[in-house]
Amino acid sequence: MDTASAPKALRKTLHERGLRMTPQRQLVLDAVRELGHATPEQICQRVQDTAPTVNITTVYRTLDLLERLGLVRHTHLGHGAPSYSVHAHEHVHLVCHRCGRVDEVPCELLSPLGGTLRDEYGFELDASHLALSGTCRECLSAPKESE
Amino acid sequence: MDTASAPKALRKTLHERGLRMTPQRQLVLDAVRELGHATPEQICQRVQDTAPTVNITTVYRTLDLLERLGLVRHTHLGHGAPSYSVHAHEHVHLVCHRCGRVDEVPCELLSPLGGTLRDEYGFELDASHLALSGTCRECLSAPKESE
DNA sequence: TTCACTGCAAAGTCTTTGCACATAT
DNA sequence: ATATGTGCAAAGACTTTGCAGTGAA
Repeated sequence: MDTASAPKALRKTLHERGLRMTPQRQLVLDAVRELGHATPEQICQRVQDTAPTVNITTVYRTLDLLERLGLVRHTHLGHGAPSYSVHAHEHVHLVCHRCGRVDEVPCELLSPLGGTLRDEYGFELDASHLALSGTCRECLSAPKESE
Repeated sequence: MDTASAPKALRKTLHERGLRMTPQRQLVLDAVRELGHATPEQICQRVQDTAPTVNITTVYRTLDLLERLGLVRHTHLGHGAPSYSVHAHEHVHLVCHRCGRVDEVPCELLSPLGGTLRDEYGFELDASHLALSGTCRECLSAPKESE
């Protein structure tokens, strides 16, 4: 149903730019799709479930490539590694800085803000790159556990 | 005019918790205030203008401490190092992913969004921790320079 | 005097680079 | 056949940790 998920789609996109289709590239893209949003390390582990010899270097390089091709995107959710997700699935991340949980909400929530920023500051907001930090429902209702 | 900027304020805050006042701590806090938002490395260089022997390790430790004391905050603006700023100065960062420029806008812009997130998702948005990514006015009007 | 704090060096993450071999076309 | 892509190892950027000596109270 989704052309982008057909195996041949990636091959085509690559060939249009004189690039080569490899198992590693398909596996990395599949892993990103399956994991929703994940760090390079998590993606690498997922890929290694199928192909244990794939190196994390290749994962980094492939993620860069897929991002340049517009197939995936990354966001910096917090301290550590960035999180990659498929580009087609537009969403905004809600990151709880208490428990680390990540939720997703539709981008449309940002439309009013995007309009204001464009009109008043000339800034074109890219909602799909966005992480909003705060406290999630569970942590708000839970007693503050420590420091 | 601002009690927090009086030298004695930091000493008091520290003493209340059994911590000690040191020149390094005052210098780091001053540097964060002066620089607005800056990476640990930039803060370290600023401190070293005055006290060249201060080590970057101390800067990292002091920034952690000041953050725990609620005096500074950090945000992840992009790939590299985080950016620290004084907590009192609440603002939202607009990060241009084309040229890397960082602007600040008042947090109140996020009030409507914050209300929606709270009402519909139970998520308490922390606006002061926030970086919005997009394209700035200059880059929008400039011709796309390369790839 | 005492214990928090600092500087230095070393180790720890996360990511990139260089290079020879493998492989898609 | 050929040049892109990969794996491995080493280096790079950013940050943390261990420890002995320094200095605030």
